[in-house]
Amino acid sequence: MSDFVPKLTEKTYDPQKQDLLHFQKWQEEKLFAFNKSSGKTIFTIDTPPPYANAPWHMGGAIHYSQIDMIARYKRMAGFEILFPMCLDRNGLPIEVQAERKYNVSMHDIPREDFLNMCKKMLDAVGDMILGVCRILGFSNNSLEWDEIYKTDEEQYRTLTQATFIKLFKEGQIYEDNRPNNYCTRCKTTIADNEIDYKSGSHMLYDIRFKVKETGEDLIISTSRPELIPAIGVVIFNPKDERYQHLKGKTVITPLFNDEVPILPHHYAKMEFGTGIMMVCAYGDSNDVQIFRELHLNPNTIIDTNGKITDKLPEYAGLKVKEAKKQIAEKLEEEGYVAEKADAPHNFPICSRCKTTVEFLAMPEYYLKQVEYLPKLHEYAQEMQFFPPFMRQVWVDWLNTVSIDWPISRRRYYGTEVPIWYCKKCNHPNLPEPGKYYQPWKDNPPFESCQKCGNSEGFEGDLRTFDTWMDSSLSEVYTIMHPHNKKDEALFEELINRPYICDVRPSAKDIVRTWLHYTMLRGHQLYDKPAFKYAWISGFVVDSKGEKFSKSAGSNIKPEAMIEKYGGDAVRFYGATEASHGSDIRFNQQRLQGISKLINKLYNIAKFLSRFPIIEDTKDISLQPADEWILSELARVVEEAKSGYEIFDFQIPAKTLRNFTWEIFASHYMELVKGRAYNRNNSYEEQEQKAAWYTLHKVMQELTKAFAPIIPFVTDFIYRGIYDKTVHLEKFPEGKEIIDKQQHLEITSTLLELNSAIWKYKKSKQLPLNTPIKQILLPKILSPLINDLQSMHAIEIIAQKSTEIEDGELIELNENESITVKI
RNA sequence: GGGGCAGUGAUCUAGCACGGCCUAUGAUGCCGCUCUCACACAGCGGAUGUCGCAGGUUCAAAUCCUGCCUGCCCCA
Repeated sequence: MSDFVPKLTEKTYDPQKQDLLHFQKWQEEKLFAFNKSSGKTIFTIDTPPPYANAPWHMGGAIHYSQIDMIARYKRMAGFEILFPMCLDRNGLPIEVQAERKYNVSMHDIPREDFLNMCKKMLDAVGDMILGVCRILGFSNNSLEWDEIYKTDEEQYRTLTQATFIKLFKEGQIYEDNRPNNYCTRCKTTIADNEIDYKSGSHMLYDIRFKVKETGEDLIISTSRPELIPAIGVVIFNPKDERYQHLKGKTVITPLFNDEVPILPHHYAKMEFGTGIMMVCAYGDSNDVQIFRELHLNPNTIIDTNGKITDKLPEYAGLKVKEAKKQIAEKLEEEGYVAEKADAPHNFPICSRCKTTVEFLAMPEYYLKQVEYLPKLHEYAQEMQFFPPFMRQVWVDWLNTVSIDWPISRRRYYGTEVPIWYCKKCNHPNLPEPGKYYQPWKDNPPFESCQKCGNSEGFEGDLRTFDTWMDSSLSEVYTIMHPHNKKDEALFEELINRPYICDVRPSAKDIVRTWLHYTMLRGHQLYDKPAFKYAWISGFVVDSKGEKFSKSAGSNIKPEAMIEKYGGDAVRFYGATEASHGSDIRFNQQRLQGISKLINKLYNIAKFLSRFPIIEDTKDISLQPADEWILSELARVVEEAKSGYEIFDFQIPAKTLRNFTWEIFASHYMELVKGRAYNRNNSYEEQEQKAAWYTLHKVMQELTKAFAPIIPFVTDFIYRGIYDKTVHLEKFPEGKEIIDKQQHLEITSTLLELNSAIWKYKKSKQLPLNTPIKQILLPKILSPLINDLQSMHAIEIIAQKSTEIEDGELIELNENESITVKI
């Protein structure tokens, strides 16, 4: 037993070679498959379906690897984990992407053809995303293409439609003809959160109006002269002394000679132009608001193609831009323009295609949300947020919600609105829930109208839903496992818990959409909060702190980083780099530095893998050094656990790294090498075995504690030494490592002593194995005397400093020093 | 314009909710030396910050208060 041949033989840990082998093993063994009969408590993770319009940048890779840490920790904490992988494949950005890729406009080609183009693109992108999931070692129940769920698959869309039909019948959904943000290029209504702002400039015209009652001229500044025929009211600020006499009077518009009321309204800014403003249907979102507030009838003159309607025969069919030009010219010719000038302006633009947004009234379906706000506020207080300050993000949003949610979109790649309208009475006929309906191409599933009984035929609704109508059901779909054939009994069991899913992981920017809408729908459908926990992360941004964007070219491919540094390194980097909730500035140099930890851990394992594994603790005699390191381990494991419990992975990452490198490797391992090898037989066998036992004990528990963060190298070590996977082990408990924590008080002195001796020898330019003739040690370290002696090659330990002739005094810290003689 | 979060050596980060033990934690990078029987993807040592700015409270402030500046996110 003197050879001590290590079980681990690779010189270094090579992620390129090992990671994929491991991943294949996990897949073959179906290590992470969901097993509803395990008897364990089920923990459900509502995986955010990655949006499959573009491959991941570093942000996606890091974000999802942290979600995987939640799953891995909870699995080791004793839960049965329902953790699907999925892809979000609905909505506008996908269409925009497909239009770009295939250089088509979706309105110009057959709908079916366009959908196929989208699917083709989605499959390619989805494959790339799944590829990254695999090389990052995600522990989803499956990462097989046919077993992950996609939000555009039949069962998913069936669910979306079924909930719509249910809510429609309950009166939660209504149709209304309200002005909405409308993108004339995408040809759809868009929600407020889909608008961006672009700064630019526009021409500001000072236009002469006439007051009907007094005949006086009134100058109004506007950038939209073409909207003069759509003016609903002219306003001035209530505090504006100049115009008090005009209150309730009427203004006559130039060219069109319409009569429009003049009213005071706080929105008019006194310092803008002349202080008089025209409010049109619709120039901007404020116009919308004022029309709504004053209950004015909008005279909309722009249609959904961004062209002037028949209401202005002279200009009908012209694009807005052209009409503006002609009207402005005519105003000038007839002397109505007092002045014109360029002025800076922020244009609302479609966040997807960057076209300027118009405000048009269109009939759309709305889902009630305003009346549920008080309940949602309650949920906001009950739900646990990690980190806690993220609660406020949602509460703030709840406080700004003032209208119901427009849910229908005039788009193609989405879940269809399942309605057929009777050709005779136009009544919306809804089918039975439970099937997937495509009214734009399917025959209606009924013969005659549900209302008038006529059978003259039906018009299918051509619209689709807002993507969030689908996404806000992911928590329900998650528990409809398996996704290709829902397990009714399992679903019943899970839906009857106090919340639909345990945890919703999400990035901070979609709290107001995804989290909000999901909570709303969870309440409407099942009368309960969708989640017990909301876990919200920051972003991964570039080195300048700006968002990664595909167009800016700042994006670094995760595949390249993983190939270079390994999946574990990327995961550990994500865990350790930022405190929970704040952004990570991606820095390759730091990733590189962190990757060294992986190899360090492997090397430690390789070293101790040469010693036999001691199963029976009866015939070993734990030495003070052993009890000390086990106590440190117990402390560190508990600290790591406290971080895992609040899903803050920076805490375990840092704690475990520090312990591994700075305490276990540098001090304990050096301390027991002599005893573990026992080359001179200066130790009892029981003492030697205690060292072996302790080395392996630390390695085992440390590997387990690290496993959720760095699954590849830990499993390589654990299988290599202990012949089984680490990932199905129970997360360590401090109490089980050592029942009473002992000798913790020696840690700082021990570290200082070792450091002082190394430094001293170094300063004398002596090798570290140079014998120390005599030394006087701090009293507190006396239990470690034997191990210290072999560690530092000490010949004689003195009892008093006076015993040492010509000794040198070395300071350990402010209060203590030692005497040494070489 | 409103709200949220933040601003600590070159980089990242701990500490800050209960002010003093902080003449500030740890890491990465950098510089120098060293192959000491797991590891040069290592070891040892070293340099670098007064905690965004300006005030205030206090015997005492990175930590409390006020104002300002900067960045990010969300909203208008």
